[in-house]
Amino acid sequence: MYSPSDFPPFAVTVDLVVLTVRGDELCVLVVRRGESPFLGQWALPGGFVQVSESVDAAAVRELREETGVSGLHLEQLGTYGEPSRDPRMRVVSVAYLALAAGLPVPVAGTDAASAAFVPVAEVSELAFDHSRILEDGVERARAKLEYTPLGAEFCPAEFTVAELRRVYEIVWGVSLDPRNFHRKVTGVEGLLVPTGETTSRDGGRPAALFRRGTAEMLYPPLARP
Amino acid sequence: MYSPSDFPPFAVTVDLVVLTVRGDELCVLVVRRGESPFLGQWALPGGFVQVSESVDAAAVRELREETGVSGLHLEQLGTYGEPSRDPRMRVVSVAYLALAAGLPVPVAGTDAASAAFVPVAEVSELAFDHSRILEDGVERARAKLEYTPLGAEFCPAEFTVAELRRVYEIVWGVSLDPRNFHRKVTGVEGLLVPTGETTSRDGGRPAALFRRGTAEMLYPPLARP
DNA sequence: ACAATAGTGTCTATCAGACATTATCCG
DNA sequence: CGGATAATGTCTGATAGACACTATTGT
Repeated sequence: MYSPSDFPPFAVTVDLVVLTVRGDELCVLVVRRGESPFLGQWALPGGFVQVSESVDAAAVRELREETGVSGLHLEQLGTYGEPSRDPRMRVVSVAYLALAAGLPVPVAGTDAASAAFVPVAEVSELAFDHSRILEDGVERARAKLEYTPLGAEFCPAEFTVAELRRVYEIVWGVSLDPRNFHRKVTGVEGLLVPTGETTSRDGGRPAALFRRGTAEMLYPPLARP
Repeated sequence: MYSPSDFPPFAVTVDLVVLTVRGDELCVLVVRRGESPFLGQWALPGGFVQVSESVDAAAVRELREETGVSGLHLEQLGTYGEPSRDPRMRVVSVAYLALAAGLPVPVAGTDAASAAFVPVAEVSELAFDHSRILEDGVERARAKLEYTPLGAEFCPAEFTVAELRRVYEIVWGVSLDPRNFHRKVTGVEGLLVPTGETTSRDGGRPAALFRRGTAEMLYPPLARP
């Protein structure tokens, strides 16, 4: 144990599933690969973990490098370690899920020829096993909306109940009753903090603005129909 | 990218949180370390991933080597990658959760001086960051009992409703109403398959025996009180 | 005034928890 | 028979979904 010859050499990378709601669609950040393998193909952003940093820290760093944003919600999604997932060498990748609102148009980084937010529904084949990772990320996001306040991560700092409802409808792909949604979401302790302000940016009667509360979990959860 | 000098050398290991219900307690499989570091201290079973096998396959292999059992439920728990987690070198560990019923008394493997099932409540400090991994594993198991049929994994192939209820009570650390539990659990589609047999091993009126059904998810979930 | 959206209220079927009763074994 | 546990039934307060109504803006 622990002598260099005793363990096989691995590379460890992080891959990011950065989701956002743009227009009426759930979108994911993808980059066009500037190097082999899969040159020119779309892939999830990511990169190698450095020796001195933790895997979690590598995810934070890569997210900042790819989006220029920090402070987003970031959680581990899973680890993908099939020997054949990278044709060149043995790479184990730890995938992370990030939820974002109103990100600036992504800038191409050093490793990627270009970057873009693409609707999840229109994403075709990604490089490596990234299609699988994306599937897992989307399913995780859908599940987490039920029992965590993560839906608010897709909203600007101040948002209306209707905007939050749109997020749920888009991510879940269903339509929700505005009245029942309003009742449930305002009934959960610690989810929404009223700012006292209103906005009429959506037309009609002005809607109250809220900020995210401090709740980490939703009791009761918002059931997916 | 992809030349050996470009990426730092990592070792990748798997660690196993093997839970079982013995007597009236939730127990975890731990091994006493036969090598440095943490020589002589309790740790979770695990080992290095081989070059030719997937990370998931390594977990299955280690589980078989440590318990002599295969076919158990096994799921990825998370990946632990702090640079300081192993004092000797950079090790990234992928943790797995396994749930078992009626395992034979564990046999010491090649890497471990001894192995034992220890009540989770009595586990003190484990080697590396294994205490943290164990915490995460127990919490995952508790959460999964709510919406998956995993409770049955702690039971023998044929079991009574009362035995399943004991599992929930022990893992959750609460007491449940036998009547309501019976009503709920028999009402979930695909959870229990009656064998037609009965047993009186618990005394009193004989109880119907059930086998696990094919359901992957519980609708509705069994709420933790 | 009218269109559009926000917010509140009501009704009802269903469900979860509390608890009583009957059933079937063993000694 | 009495003790013990299984299985089913009843009651009640809470909840989720369906839907009606009122409120407040812009044009």
